Amino acid sequence: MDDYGFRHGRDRGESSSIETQNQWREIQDLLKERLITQDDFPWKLPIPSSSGNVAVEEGGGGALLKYHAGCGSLVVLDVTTPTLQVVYQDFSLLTNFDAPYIPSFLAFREAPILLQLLQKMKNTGNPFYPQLLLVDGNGLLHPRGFGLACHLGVLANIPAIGIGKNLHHVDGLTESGVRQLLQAKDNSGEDFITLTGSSGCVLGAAMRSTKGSCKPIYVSVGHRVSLNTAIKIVKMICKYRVPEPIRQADIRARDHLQKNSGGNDGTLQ
DNA sequence: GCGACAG
DNA sequence: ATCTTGTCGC
Repeated sequence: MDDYGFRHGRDRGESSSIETQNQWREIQDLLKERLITQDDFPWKLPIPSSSGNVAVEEGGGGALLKYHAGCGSLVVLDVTTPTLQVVYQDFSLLTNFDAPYIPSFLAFREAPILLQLLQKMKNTGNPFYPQLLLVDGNGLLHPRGFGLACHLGVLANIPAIGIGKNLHHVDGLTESGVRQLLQAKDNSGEDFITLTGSSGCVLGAAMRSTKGSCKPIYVSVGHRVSLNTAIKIVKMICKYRVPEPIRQADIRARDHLQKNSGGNDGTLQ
């Protein structure tokens, strides 16, 4: 269990001090030095144009999330199967010790529990240990360019893609701006637009993952996967608006939480 | 000062 | 993110 050299800033009612946030910022900057934003993985992408064969070698994809201040979930899908079969799932019910959610510091609430779920697979030599993470949260699309997807990717050393279901207003990006750009590209064949901040940095892409959906999802680089590759992969695993690994992790976390609502220390007095 | 702020 | 009933549509 890896410490980050800080204590969760929750002693009393005071949730997070300026001190804590400064420490968190330092950690993000430090970990960012290990970030890789280009393709760097051993497996091969399918080539949709030349062959109808859609497979990632030995395929495994993962998704992670936390839900309702109570349940972290890790679900692995086999992307070599057309139906994207779930081949592994695990959950972790949280006690009351978790850090609060503070915008741009999501990783400090969610990463520890998710890394623990991954570590458990690794320790037991599980054959379904994921080759790629789809993370419920942004990667580079983040005020300091180091969101949850980067955080998890670097610390677990697994290629990672960040998925946001809502826009994090960063570097001048606005939803109305995104809408306009998407509409402008509406008939040009592509279903995504690249998001460039006011600073000129490419932060990610807004993408209509389903034909009918007008509300986009936000794809950004997590670790060891370029934005172009990330977009291709996400397109392959969207049965609905939310990419299937994340959707399954969400659904199954709800289910697990509901079935375990009575067995713990939820003592009502 | 005000609003905005992934999950 | 969560709390919530119905409702409209494929």
